Amino acid sequence: MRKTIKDVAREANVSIATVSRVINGKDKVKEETKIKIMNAIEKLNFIPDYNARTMVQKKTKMIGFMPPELANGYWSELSDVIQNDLWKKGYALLVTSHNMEIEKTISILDLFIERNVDGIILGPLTKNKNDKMTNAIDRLLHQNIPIVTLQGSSIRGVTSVDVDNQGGAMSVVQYLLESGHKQIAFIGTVNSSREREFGYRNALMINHIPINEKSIILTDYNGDFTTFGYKAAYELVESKQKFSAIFCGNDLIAFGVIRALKKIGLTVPEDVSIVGFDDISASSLRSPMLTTIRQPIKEIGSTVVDVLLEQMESEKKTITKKIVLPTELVIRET
Amino acid sequence: MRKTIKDVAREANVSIATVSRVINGKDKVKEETKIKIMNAIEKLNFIPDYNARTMVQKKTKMIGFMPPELANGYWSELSDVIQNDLWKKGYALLVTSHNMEIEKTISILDLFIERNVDGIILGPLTKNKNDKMTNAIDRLLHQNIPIVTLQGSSIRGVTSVDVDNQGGAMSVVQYLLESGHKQIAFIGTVNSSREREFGYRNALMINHIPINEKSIILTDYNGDFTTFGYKAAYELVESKQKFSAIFCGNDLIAFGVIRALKKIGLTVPEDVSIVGFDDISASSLRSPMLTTIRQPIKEIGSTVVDVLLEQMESEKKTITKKIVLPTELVIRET
DNA sequence: CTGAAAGCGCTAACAG
DNA sequence: CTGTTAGCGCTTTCAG
Repeated sequence: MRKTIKDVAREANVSIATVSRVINGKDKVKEETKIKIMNAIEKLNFIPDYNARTMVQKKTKMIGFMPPELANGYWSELSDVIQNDLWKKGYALLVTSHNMEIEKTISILDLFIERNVDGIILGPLTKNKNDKMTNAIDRLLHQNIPIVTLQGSSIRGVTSVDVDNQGGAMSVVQYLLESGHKQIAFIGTVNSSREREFGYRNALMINHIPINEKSIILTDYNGDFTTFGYKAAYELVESKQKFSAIFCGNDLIAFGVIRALKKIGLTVPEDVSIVGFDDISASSLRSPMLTTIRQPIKEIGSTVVDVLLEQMESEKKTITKKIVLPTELVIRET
Repeated sequence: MRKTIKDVAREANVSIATVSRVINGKDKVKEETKIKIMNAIEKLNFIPDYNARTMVQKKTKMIGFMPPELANGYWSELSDVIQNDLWKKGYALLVTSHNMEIEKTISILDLFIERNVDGIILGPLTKNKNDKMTNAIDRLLHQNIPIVTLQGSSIRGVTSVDVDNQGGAMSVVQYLLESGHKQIAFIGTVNSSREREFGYRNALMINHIPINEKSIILTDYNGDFTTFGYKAAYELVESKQKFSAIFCGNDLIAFGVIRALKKIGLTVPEDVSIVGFDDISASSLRSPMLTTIRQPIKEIGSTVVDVLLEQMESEKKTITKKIVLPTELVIRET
């Protein structure tokens, strides 16, 4: 069915080696035979088999990418950036999200090895690593494929790229304090936004403001953040805690909080100020436009790609780096 | 570096054929030798090279997916569904978005051939196909790889899956009419939402309502829909057209329209009703929650996958189908 | 049940 | 400049 280099060689009356030469444009080939071959290629609609080439060259020009999910502003935007940057460098992307399923995560990791990817970009892993997972990671490390992790899915000895969650959180609190807020609540998650919680605590501490543990609501759930935010806001209000501002661990939580507040009869930002984290596109698309911490997604993506390629080039001594990108407070309506 | 079947064979004192047998679990192997081999595999952290297998088996178990972009609710959600469904069936996904660039589109199409994917899922292509593009498509068709297209990126002879854009649009207009609206404007795009415009026109026609061409604003632009919506709403108001409802070609446009209206001093839905199309997640995340037409993304994804696999199985006679999925009017606040 | 050997499509020396 | 040939890692007859 598929045409091979052999078919082309026969058609053009040359050897397969010569065909290979013109395909790759490396060695010199007489102009005349070159044209003959090009014509044959055209005629047969021939396109070389990359996998076959791979067998001898040991480079698949494929990168494996495992985000936790795709159907979410942050990860899809990041995927787009990564995919584009990688494409420009001549790499194709094998994308599979693990959806927080441990079995799937393991299979994906093995998939990347099976498929011989040249490099791997890993999103955060599920927290509860069991033995099988540890083994899978070991297996991966053994192959010694360059890896870069995102968002603190820290695997020992692997380079990571992340934003300054703690610093960003501190700047939020600092800003709220300077805006005159005395009681600032925090609604976040134990998993991804833990460092944001730390930043919240640190900022209060630095400003000598006592931390009211009752105005901190956390979840270890990882699914529907908006619903969590909604419930948490209710909880906060019903527990009679005083607060004039709520710092939310991410934008989706903030949306839920805003909706709950509205239902309760509190207006944003008149009665309560809300600040999120991430600046996903929905935050500025609708009103009130959310005040939030912007993650420099483009930069994160490019950095990941750069670091990975760099690591792939240097081949051996991969120094384990931890790269932290700055965030930016985007003050909008809430 | 990488361990091969040979290493395992040596370690276990058997031939590579036998190793291959236990890897694939097809032929019978004596329990004893099987265990020997399994141990060797474990010890060496061996994982078979899928590409090598591919060479002989002619099946890569890889599917190529080319959405126009990833950083957008609709496509990222769809990607997630497709990726998951395919994963369950044992396929990996090669994802590359073309970002409406014609050169990139061509390269991606060729990439899919080079990489020997078993099947292809295509999102809408750019409208302005030049000769090179036509050639690329021809080349693709020649390889006779099963293909399914999404959202009317119709290539002659290729099965497509789409939602009932026209029907959905008609139901919107019908609903607005029944709600008492007399003047309904339309703001949409020439590309993807053309059929929605047709639906809009048809519905008015059926109800014997004259169409005011001045209250139809279209763009052939494909980038920032929200900004387009914003500008279009201004244009509409400034042109002094009368309208009490605006049907927008997609949700992003609707967001822009709502923002503009707010700026102008018109309230939604009191002064003007707004209806979108797509029901991307941002539509229900923020208030006012948009009234819109829901695209059954999960179903679209599953259908595409099913149809593609079915086509891959039946191998030869691929009957060209056009599958149209129903939409659903979701009445919310606007 | 197991081994030897051919070959998948292509690249990369090595000779001419 | 061009042809011959030896693999790449694996599966699959074909013999034992």
